[in-house]
Amino acid sequence: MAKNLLIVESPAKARTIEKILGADFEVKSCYGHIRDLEKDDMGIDIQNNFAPRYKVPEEKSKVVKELKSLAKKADEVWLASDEDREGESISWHLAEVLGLDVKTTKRIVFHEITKSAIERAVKNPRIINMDLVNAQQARRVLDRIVGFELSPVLWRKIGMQRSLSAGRVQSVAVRLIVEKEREINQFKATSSFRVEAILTATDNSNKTISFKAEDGRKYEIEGAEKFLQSCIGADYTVKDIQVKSGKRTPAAPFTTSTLQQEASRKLGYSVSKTMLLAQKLYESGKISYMRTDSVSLSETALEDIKTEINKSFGDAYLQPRAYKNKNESAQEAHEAIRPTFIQNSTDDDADTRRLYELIWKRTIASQMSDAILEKTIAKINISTNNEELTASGEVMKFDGFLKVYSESNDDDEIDGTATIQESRLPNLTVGQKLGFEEMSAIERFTRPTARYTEASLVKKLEELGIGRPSTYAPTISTIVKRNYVEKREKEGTKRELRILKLKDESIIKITSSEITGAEKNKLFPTDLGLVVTDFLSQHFNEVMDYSFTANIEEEFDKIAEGKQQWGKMVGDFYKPFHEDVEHTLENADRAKGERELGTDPVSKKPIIARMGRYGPMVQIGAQEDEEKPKFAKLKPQQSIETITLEEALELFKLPRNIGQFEGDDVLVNIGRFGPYASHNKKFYSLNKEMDPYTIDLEQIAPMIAEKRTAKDERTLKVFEKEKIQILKGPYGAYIKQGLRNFKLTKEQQEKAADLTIEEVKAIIEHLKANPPKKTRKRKNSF
DNA sequence: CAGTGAGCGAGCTTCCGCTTGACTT
Repeated sequence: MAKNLLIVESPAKARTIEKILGADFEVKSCYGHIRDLEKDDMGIDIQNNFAPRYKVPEEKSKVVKELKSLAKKADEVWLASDEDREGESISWHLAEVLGLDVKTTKRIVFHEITKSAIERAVKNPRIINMDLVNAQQARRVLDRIVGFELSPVLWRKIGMQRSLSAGRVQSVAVRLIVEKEREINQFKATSSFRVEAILTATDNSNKTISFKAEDGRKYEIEGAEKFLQSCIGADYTVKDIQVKSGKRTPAAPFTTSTLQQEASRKLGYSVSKTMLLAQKLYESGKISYMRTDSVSLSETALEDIKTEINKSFGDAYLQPRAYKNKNESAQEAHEAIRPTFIQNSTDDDADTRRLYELIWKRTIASQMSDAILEKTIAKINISTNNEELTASGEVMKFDGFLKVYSESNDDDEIDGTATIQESRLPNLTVGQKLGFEEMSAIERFTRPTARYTEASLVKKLEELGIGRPSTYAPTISTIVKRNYVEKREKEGTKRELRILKLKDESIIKITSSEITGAEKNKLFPTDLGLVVTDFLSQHFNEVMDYSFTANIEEEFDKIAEGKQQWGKMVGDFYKPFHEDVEHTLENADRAKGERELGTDPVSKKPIIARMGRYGPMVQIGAQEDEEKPKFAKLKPQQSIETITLEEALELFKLPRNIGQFEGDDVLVNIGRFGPYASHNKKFYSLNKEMDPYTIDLEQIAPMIAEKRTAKDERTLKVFEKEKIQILKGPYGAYIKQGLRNFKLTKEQQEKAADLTIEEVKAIIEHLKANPPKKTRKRKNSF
């Protein structure tokens, strides 16, 4: 039996550390936090200086029980949770629950899982830092108060759906997406003309090479035409050549946030997919810990990388660098994300391997030399006016780190390549006369700011200091699950653009077109997200402020330094906040996001768009009118904010009677589950490509006939009076009563079609009395 | 499966941060 029990947070870490420490230590993991606030009454005694009431949650009881019995047997218990606010708190909870003396229990910390770091840690134990623990308690209690007081306000004042929620992190994340959308909606594109010429030069081997030159100015169409005119018949001569050298520097090793961004840009992975694959790599020992905000690498890792670079690329490519975190909110309890052994490659599935290779390349590149570039800028004289053109080329002199890796921009398309765009100019000399092919003035439009992707939202949140590496992916899941935000695509629209072209001494005008505003995998706010955000911003200004988290983090820091009482800090926040909550509950109207669109040309009544009980809708006339108002649901991609009067009128064209099939009317409408046709008291969902507003009988009749037979085949037996059916589904025959389904046993399935109503009723009664085990609700994981 | 658009007020929902397994349809 080992004399010492050492507890860490992660089981993968526990395995590694146990090997390092040997037989004197048994190393166990507590799997993160072991206690949390009770749910009843917020788990906080507000009158008593916000005293928290903690309990061990059900799912943690097993691990706590095991740790308790091991702790009892051990001579000494060592607490080795992460060195940050949450980690310190985990150690304190462990001490409390395991009955250890907080004042004497050995607390050790290390930032990297290496032999030297861990042995050093064991030689230098300290005790639990209660100031840091109190900072965590303040954080936890404040988050609980904000979440559990705001959410019920939404239930009362918005309603709509159950499980509306608000919180310090999620509500601000939604607000970012809402404001981005509004900025884009309000954006008006302007256009200007840019001139570019295609010129030619003859190189050493007497080959003619064409290249591009620009004048760098923006013109209105008249100005552009005038300029092109002034160039008719001109000679072009090289006036000046400048050669500048430049360099590129590699990016820092990955943190959680930068890994998510690069995997999104280069590999097209969602944030949750990246984390799932990274977890796999971590658990199999291939990479260091994947939830980190640190960019630093351990000494042993640096040595490893150095050797690898020397071996694979040579000494000229090596440039050891130490990276510093720019992010103030970083707590740096871990290393950057890096391969555990740089020599290793992986044999995982393709997706996992690509992520590993990305991490490998980024890590290696971070310790490699700068890339040296040479930029050539040629000024070109135009003989017929006083203007000049500029041609530039960029050539790589030494590739350095670019040999393995180059970081992508948010504007880059997904490709996964790691090169820079070289653009070569032919060899030019001052005074050289150049050939002329053509000159164009092309209309270019300004573009609105880009919508957030999952990864660029994470980047923004990190910049604002909101959320932590372990919560970025779950936060996105939450705001999508709450139906505040959706990840989707948007079709672009076609737009015309004008081109003036000077060729063969004359100017021609061409009209071309481009697709603009097309989006893929971007985050859009839903109408619910808009209404909730407006409501919260209006009534809870402070919490919704982008700097709220940063402000309270300063207070938490004061608590951690022992300069502030945590109960007082929470109290200072709570008093005005709770007054706002009370005031809002008492005075605020139900938020509907109402917007007037105009007047109905037929009834002359106003048309409004608003949030209804069942989602966004348009309405003709008011509730108080004698005649009942008319209602119609918005289409999935329409929004209260942007729907036009025309589009709204279009929505009232349903339901449509499109004629008779086999003697019965066919009605087309949009229902709870999308567009459908009804015929002879039966309902048929329309196929995706069928538009309920334009589809005619000829297109729909064959579908009805086909789906009708499919439905018949699926139905084994119908008890009309009892409203019970026996149906055949993908998992075999089952009973359907109203909205509820009842599973049959194998023997029952075999004679499903012959079951009598008595037998069926007995089965239902039996299943109601003995419901099958329900699958556990999945938590907010990936 | 395919209605509804308001108000009764039963009984329900909810936060952020740490961590990984164990579910069957």
